[in-house]
Parts: sequence; C-alpha cells; structure tokens
Amino acid sequence: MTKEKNITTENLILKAAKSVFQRKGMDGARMQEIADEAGINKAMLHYYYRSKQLLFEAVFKNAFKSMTTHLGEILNDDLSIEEKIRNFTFNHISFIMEHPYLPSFIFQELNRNPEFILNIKKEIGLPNLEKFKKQLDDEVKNGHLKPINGEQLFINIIALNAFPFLGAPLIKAVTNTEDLAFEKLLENRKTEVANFIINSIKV
Amino acid sequence: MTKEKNITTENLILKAAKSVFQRKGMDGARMQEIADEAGINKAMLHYYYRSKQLLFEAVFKNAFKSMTTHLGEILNDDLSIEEKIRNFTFNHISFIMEHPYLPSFIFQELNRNPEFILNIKKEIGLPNLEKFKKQLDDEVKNGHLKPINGEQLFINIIALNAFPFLGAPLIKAVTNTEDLAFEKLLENRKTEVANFIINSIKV
DNA sequence: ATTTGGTTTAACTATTTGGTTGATAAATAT
DNA sequence: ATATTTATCAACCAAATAGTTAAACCAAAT
Repeated sequence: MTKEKNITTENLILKAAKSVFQRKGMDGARMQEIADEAGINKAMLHYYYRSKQLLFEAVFKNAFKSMTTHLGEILNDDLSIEEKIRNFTFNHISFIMEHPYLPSFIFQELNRNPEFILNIKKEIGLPNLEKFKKQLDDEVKNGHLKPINGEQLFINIIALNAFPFLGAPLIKAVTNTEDLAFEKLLENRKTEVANFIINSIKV
Repeated sequence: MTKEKNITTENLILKAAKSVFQRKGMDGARMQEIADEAGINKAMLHYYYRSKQLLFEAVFKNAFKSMTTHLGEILNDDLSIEEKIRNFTFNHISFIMEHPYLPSFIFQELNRNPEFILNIKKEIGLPNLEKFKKQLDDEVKNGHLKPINGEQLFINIIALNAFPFLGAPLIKAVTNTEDLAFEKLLENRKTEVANFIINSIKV
C-alpha cells in the first residue's frame, strides 16, 4: 500500500499546496497556482483552509514533522554515539534526497518568521537533545570520544547533512558538477559524512 | 575613514534596498518599504534602478561579492591546508556574524532562481577550487592528511561555517539558547570548527 | 419525488503593488 | 540672467491577487 491518501478535494489541495509552497515559499506562492495544480476552483482553497496563511501552516507543519520525526527516534534509541551518527546521517541524507526542497523551505520560512518556531514547539514539539548530550558526556568521560560540546556536535551533524541541499545551486556551480555528478556526490555523503564526523571525535 | 559612501540618493536607495531585500527576500520585499526606509519618494527607485528586478540584482551581486571575495583570496594563498582552514573558518564566521542575514538571503534567492548563478559566474566570477584541490592531494600523498575528496571537504567547510546562521531559529529553539548564549556559541565556532575539521583529516 | 446538506463554480470585489507621468524644484551650463 | 539638464515629488494607473458571494450541482435522507 503506497501512501496515496484518499483523493478527496481536501487532499488534492494539500498536495498541490505542498508542491507550490515548497518551491516558491509563502511570499512567492499564488493561490491560483495551487488551485490550477490541484485542478480545482480557487474558492475551494478557502472553503477547506480559510486563508493562505492557514493553508501554508498546514503545509509547513507537515513538512516540519516529516523532517524531525526520524531525528527524534534515532536520537533516543539505545545505540552508541558512533552508531547513532552513522544511522542518522545515512537516514537523514537519504530522506532529504527524496524531498530536496524541504530543508530550503523550512529554514527559509523560519528565517522569515522566527517566532513561528514557538507555535511549532507547542503543537508538534522539538527533538530533545538531553539523552544525546548525556550519552556523549559519558563516552567522553570513559575515553571513547574526544571532548566536544553536545550542542556543537549536533549543529555540525545537521549542518553536514542539510547544507548540500540548501547550497546546491552554488555548490554545483563552484564544483562544476551537473545534476548526475551531484547526485553521486550526495550518494557518497550518506556514508562519508559519518566517517568525517567519527574521524574527528573518536579517540 | 569608515565606509560611508557619499550619501547620494542612489546610495541611500541601495542601502535601504539591501536592508529590506536581505530581510524579506525578493518576493517579500516592497518597493514602498524600501523608499520609506531610504526616506525618499518611490519614483526615485525607478529613476535610478529602473525596476524592482534590477534593484534586486544590484543588491544581490553586492552581497554575493562580499561573501566570496575573502574566500577566493584565502583559497589561493600559499599557506598549508591546515592553516588555510583555520584562517578561512575564522574569517568567514567572523564576517557572517557581522552580516547574519547574508547566507540566508543568498541561498534562498539562488534556490528560487538557480539559473541566476550563471549570470553571477559571468559577471562576478566564482571561487576557483583547483589550487586547493591540488594542494590537498599533495598533502594527502605525502602523508600529512587522510585521503578525502576536495569537493567534499570544501562543502563540509562551508556547511560548518554557514549553517548555524541559516538554521539559527531552529537551533536556538532546539538547544534552548537565547540570543546571548547563541552569540557565545558562534564565537566558539570561530576556532572550534577548524579544530573539528583538522581533527578529522589530520593523520 | 422532494428536501436537505455539503460541495463546486464563475463572476465579482477590495486592496495591494510595481511602475508611470507631468509638474516643480534645483543645479549646471551658456 | 537665462536656458537646459537633472533630480524630486504627489498623484495616478493597470495588473495582480487574496478573499467573497450567490447560484448551481449532487448525493443522501425522508
């Protein structure tokens, strides 16, 4: 069973809205374009979602959830830090490769309206770093890992995973890689990012 | 002598446009808001820059140049890879801290219109990686560094430098850091990012 | 068959917005 | 001084756009 939600009008709208908002952003998106892509009348958008803002929020919350759910699970399972990092980078990069507009969409919109993260925090929740940080401290103390701040390591991991997608147009141009070569490069990162990190922190 | 360009109307416009475009992006920016911020009549924007698109391009090219000029210089000086990385990360992060909207602006607009990078390439030029890559290969061959692909290392460096600014709202929320603590965290990264990278690649 | 409720549409509205214009003021040249 | 060019402004315009409305449609209940 593939995830082909009932093809109700409401779902057609959400799907089209996702596609348009993620490519154009809140400010660049047009309600008419969403209606056209869904193949329905523009009035339907308001009938089901009231306003552009609310339709946008529905799309954004979906997007945010899909990005952070995996993260939370991996962060809180019972593997070692090294295994967590290998798992997470592999899964995270694989996931983003199937939704390459997601990081750019999420970070762009959060920068446009930073307060919105409070809304998200309340309604969806954010990944919790406490277990990860504690575990890291333990592995540092017992000599498996070099000393490193948990927040900094977390930032580094997300940075190495997500940045190639945020910076794709620039990276492609600077490194002279076409779409295919770039795909290959991303494929490599699924394992090489973890190696890069582990190399840095392992004693 | 601080860089207080002649306060001609043309420069007032460019300064205000920079401020508004970098905060709101092309789609979110309003010509009237730019005029208000510059304290002049909206017609002046068109008198000096013809259209929103051309004004935007003037701002974007300036922004892009300011981000890549340093990079090019450091990449092509005669220091070792390790020194290059320490220099570059320190300078790059310091620079962005003074212009925190820049990365978000540049990457957002390049994602909105990826073809624009060709225009930039022709008119401004892009950093050249060849010397860096060759030098890296040499240092790998002579046993100073572990094997790593030049493009991948380059991406990692930029990622670790720029991402904290792109993801600031999310990072602040997930790590529970307020503005001041976040500033401190960035201050740390000026040296810690280089350590993190060098640790990973040094034999 | 008819009523009832939700669904869909075309046409419309009010507002925003990039861009223009024609008159006026201020420099600059003659 | 006077003509000419450059700069500035208030008012205006046309297109785009989020949102509304009133009528039509349709399926299920009576």
